[in-house]
Amino acid sequence: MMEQHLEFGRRKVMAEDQIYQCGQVFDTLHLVSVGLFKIVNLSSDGREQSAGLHFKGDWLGFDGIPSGFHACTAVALDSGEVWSVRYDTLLQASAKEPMLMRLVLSAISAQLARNRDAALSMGTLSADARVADFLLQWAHSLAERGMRTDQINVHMSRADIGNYLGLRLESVSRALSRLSRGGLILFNEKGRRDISIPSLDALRNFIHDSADRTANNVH
Amino acid sequence: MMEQHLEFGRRKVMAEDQIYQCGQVFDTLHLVSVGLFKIVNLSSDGREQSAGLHFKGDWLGFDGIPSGFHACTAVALDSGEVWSVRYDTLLQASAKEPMLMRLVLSAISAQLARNRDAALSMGTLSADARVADFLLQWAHSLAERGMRTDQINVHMSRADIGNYLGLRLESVSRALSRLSRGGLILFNEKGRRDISIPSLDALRNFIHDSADRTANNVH
DNA sequence: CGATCTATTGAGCCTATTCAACCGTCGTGG
DNA sequence: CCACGACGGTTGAATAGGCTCAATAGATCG
Repeated sequence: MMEQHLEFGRRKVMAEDQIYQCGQVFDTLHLVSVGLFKIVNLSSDGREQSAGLHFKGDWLGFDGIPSGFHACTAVALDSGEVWSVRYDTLLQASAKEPMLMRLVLSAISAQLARNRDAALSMGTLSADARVADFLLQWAHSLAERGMRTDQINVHMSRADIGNYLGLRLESVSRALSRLSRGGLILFNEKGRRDISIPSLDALRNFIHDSADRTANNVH
Repeated sequence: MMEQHLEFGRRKVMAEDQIYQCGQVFDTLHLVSVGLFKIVNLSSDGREQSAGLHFKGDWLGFDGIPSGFHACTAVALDSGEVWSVRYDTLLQASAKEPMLMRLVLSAISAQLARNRDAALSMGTLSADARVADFLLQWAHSLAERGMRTDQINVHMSRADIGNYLGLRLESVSRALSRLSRGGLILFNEKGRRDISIPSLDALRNFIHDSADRTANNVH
């Protein structure tokens, strides 16, 4: 769809590779072709948190647009590939092809929406529900891309997940254990990073229930 | 700067007025001219959280771009005014005027950055530091717009602030009291929503210190 | 096989929440 | 006019949920 209008530079990456680093000058955007990437945000005083997870079809690099310098670091969580375009080139192409501009705006706005929902999760849910929601979103991302959702592999360590959710790694571990004990998820043989979700609806209900258990705003 | 290329519809609003509502079809964007607005995000299971605060110069409505329906509700926290443009019109104008497109992309990306930073705050800071950071960001927003930062008026209730920060209203109240006792902020006569910040640097240091007090990732 | 890294689990602590009482302001109606 | 209720804010006491520290186990790799 976009390939017809744009030249992409292709770049293969290995796990742990950085696509761009915080502080670098920004001039190019990257479209994830294969693999999984995390965006880590770090504040002036040294705190850091992964601010987003990106799959095939997602763009990387928007954080550099406002200032011209990247505000985050993009890290591959797995081997993969990205297609890169210069921002200027993309803008010129979008001026000629309205649909392209719509696509880009839609992509950024979708990231905004995901961040909002992640913040909602962090602000309103218990640790267990947050982890459950994380898995649900993951499954949703896979489903959108036509991949299987009954057997998902989280390529991240407990520490990474915790960092993303605003929890400590031990809390993530405990939450997963509790979810497992409750039958909402299943650990697969050989590797506790492979998780099955017997019923997405059950998981959704769990989040819902634990949400309005705490949300006693009624009085 | 944009007025020369676009026709804006002007709309005056009162406190509590909604600019658009969650679920409505999206077709127009709004530029804040005067006033303060909050964006409230609500999930399918009824949780809700304010997902952003918007001042003069900020855009409202991006949440409707991906799906064509608004995912949030925009509420005025004060009387104010917004300038509205149809999204289609804006896109057509941007195709002719490259600088306009850059401005819009920059505006969206800036919102992404603010959300990321808010999430970082929620994920890594204690209640006191979160409230301090909130005030600091507020002051920063005022400064960007050339307004005074030594005397800020938070138009929001403790409940609203708490909702934005992922805290209960009592926790916000306590945090403000503690900051006040520590001399980092001052409540002004007549109204505990008027707050002075004697030193922005002191506030920044407080956040920094309380951050690496908890961030004992070292071992 | 040891070294290292990741995950799990327990015990105790600490912090934000919950529940509740109380105060001050504002607006309304007897 | 003042009494009353509604509302927003503050503060206290007790609770609970997540964090810290620590020990243990499994996995991976040289």
